Amino acid sequence: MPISRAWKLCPGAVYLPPNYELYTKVSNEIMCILRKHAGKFEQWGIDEAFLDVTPKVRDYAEAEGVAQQIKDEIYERQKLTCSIGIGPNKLVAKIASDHRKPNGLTIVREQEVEAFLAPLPVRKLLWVGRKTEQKLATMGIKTIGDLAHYDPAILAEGFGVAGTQFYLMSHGIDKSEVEERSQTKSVSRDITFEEDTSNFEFVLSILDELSTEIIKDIQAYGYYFRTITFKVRYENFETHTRSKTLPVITNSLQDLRKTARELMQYYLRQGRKIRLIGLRVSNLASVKEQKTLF
DNA sequence: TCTGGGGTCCTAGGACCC
DNA sequence: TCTGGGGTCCTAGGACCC
Repeated sequence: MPISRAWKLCPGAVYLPPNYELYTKVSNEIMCILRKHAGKFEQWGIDEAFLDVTPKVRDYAEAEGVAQQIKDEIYERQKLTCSIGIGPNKLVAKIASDHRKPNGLTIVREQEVEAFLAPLPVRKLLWVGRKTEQKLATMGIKTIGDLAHYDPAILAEGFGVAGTQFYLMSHGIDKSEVEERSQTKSVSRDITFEEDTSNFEFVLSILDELSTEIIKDIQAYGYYFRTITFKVRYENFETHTRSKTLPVITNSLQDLRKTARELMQYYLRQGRKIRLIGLRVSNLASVKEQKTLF
């Protein structure tokens, strides 16, 4: 629920600001616990992860034991509960983990997969978001079972490579590996103004702040960047981006500010009210790589 | 109900090179 | 002046994840 709506419904509630530093710290501590129990480990956002426990257990019963151990350890150390799903692949495990919340533990064995998936809405599948759900609905496909009985050729026609993927997923097939996320690909900051604004002096000062924050992160990680992307969202939610790739890598605040201002310049003429601006740097290189790139 | 902020990946078109 | 085919990089937009 957007905070604006909550405020209208319940003005007397206590509203606390988020504390991402704390969340990140706790997240890191929990990820360390998880990592110990995995063969291969893949963090998925701030509060989820995939663990390949194949090398550690002989069967599903032993996997359940590991899951229980993990839950106990997280509760002991952080006083937090979590939900775990166990399955033959990432797709099934993820859907299983969402199945019972909070504090759930769901096991889906190979032979149970299709029956488990069939009645669920397609939206539960990984990579099926709002848009895809709508498009599938126009084709009469609502549940994963519907999808499993559909002609894969027509799915491939309508959705390209993803269509084939959807069909395979509907049968519980997912060959993707649990893999360590290698390097960060981009660093960004977005800000939505409290009120839509066309005061460009103000927007410019915020842009400079975003630049400063990004550079702080970039330098802390020891990264360099080449590409800078500016994003604007107008009051009607129309969103545009403009990017520029520099000829050489950099980590300097001046470079970022200057380029960000140039990119924003393009949107200033139009005199429209702005709801959000964002800034992103990508095409990252770390300190070690940097020497070879020069 | 008008919708926050940090990310990743994919696609399509165009520039440029050989 | 018009024209091939293969490849890479850049840009803009969109869908998806948490």
